[in-house]
Amino acid sequence: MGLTKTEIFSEQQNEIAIFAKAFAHPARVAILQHLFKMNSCVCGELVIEIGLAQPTISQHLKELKQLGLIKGNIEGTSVCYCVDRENWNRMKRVLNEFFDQDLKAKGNCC
Amino acid sequence: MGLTKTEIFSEQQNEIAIFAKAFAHPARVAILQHLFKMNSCVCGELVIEIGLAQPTISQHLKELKQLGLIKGNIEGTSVCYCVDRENWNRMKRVLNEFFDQDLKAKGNCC
DNA sequence: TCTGTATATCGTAATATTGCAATCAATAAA
DNA sequence: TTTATTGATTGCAATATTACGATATACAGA
Repeated sequence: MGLTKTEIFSEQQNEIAIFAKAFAHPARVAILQHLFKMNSCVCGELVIEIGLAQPTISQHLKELKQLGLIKGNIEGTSVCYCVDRENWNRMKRVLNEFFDQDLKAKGNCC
Repeated sequence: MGLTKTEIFSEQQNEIAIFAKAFAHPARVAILQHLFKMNSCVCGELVIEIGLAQPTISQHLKELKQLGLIKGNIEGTSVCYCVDRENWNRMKRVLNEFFDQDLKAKGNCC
């Protein structure tokens, strides 16, 4: 197996899982933190900053890009990556709604 | 490979990634939602509700338990699971701090 | 055009995750 | 004590993820 049965879950549940997967690796956490700090960043900087090989960073950037959390603009030979604020906010909204379930729920039994 | 290089990341970055991994599967999202809605739950209910085999649910519960997000109390032959509110709040604090980076960051270049 | 620089893609190896059948362990009921 | 019932554990198969060397691509400058 090793194959998630997405069909049996709601669209909302799958969306939460997909967003969470974006942060489920410390390299992607580090990349996003650096993009926010620097406000934009070329891939080469990230390779030095993070300490993984260039193809590995490129792969993580690709995943974040496919999710829509970052976007890349070509600047000569290099590519300027930055966070897509609109999608970042959408992600925050979706995940915070999930996190704030506890506010609606009653007290616990155990 | 296939092995995450946790050594090269900060403790905070690894913690964010580990928390995020908890929600990075729709079955665990569904389990947590059901635990909040029902306020507590025996494993058997989750098996019926979610539609995965009992060993699979048991495994997901184990992961959530190891992370500290849920706790289980034995009640006769069944086990009553519920969310650990204290750790849930700690998780919220850690992830929200990460999410709210955008508030401190300046505008984007692209 | 040729060369160097920056990033993406390919191919591959290793480990992790997901899922379930079979089985085990513990308890409650008969 | 025997028999269900419930959940945990084991073992295994299949897919996913992580990482990187080698290579391709795209562009700028000489």
